[in-house]
Amino acid sequence: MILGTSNWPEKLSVTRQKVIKELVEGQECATQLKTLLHKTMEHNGSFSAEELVSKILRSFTETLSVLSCTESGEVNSQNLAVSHADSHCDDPRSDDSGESSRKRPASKDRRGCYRRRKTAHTWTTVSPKVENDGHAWRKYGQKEILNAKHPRSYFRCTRKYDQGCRATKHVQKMENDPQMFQTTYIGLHTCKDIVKTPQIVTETHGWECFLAKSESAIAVTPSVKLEAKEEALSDLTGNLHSFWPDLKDFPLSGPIGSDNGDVVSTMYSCTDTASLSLDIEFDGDFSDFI
DNA sequence: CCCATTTGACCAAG
DNA sequence: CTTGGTCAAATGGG
Repeated sequence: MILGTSNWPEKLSVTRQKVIKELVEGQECATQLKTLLHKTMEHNGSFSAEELVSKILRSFTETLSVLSCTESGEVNSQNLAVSHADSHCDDPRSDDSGESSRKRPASKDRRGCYRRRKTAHTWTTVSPKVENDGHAWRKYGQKEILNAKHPRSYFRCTRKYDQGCRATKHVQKMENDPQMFQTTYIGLHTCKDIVKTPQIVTETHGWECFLAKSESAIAVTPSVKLEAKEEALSDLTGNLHSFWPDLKDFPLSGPIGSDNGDVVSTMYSCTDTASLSLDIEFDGDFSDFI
């Protein structure tokens, strides 16, 4: 799995780090177990085992969240700096001195133009179809992955440029079960633009939103105070803190038997690395101030 | 004409 | 070096 567990805030005590590490490991194992159970379940139709694992997973998730919150929550920094780098490189070298490279125009030199995101908040779902989570996604790439039979597709939020939403996801068909797709979400939606799909809020849908929001509650980290060149996040952050405590009431082990045949259950593995501070890139930008 | 996808090159990180 | 992630020109569909 792609559950990055590095880069915890250094303020976490060693003990806490160890606890979290163990929890994350257990969470990963439970997630995999649930995936296994899900497959056998399709044949014999018993749900209790999977529900049990769902509860285990929820326990892991909530415990991790509590641990993370009690540490970083005390600081309560409101400024989630959004440092999306869609301010494209201002083309500092405007040397249009002919001699374009064969492949691309010379003016489109992308060196230093984009910055790979460090470990952001990610969570993974495994679902029978590419689910509609209410956000508009736009594909921006596809890549063959080593030791994977199927390519991986990369999506970003459609609101990346008009609202600076940095949420991305990638989707990959699972090789042992082509009906299933593993979707990894990276980052939060900061856009307010939810595609209005007046469908019934399925548990799957709701839980996903929940994870997205609750993780942003954890995401608040002690402010590495660099000047955010973009405006900070709006009211979103504040509201979510009040959203978080309700998690325990959420019915995760949802609707598994509710519908005919086509099970809509979705596995979630929330890997909250609580390392949003790493999202704030400042290397290179300081060159302007030295 | 506009917008989304495709696709190969480019880039960062290990 | 290899590999996964991103960019953007080309392409295609409305």
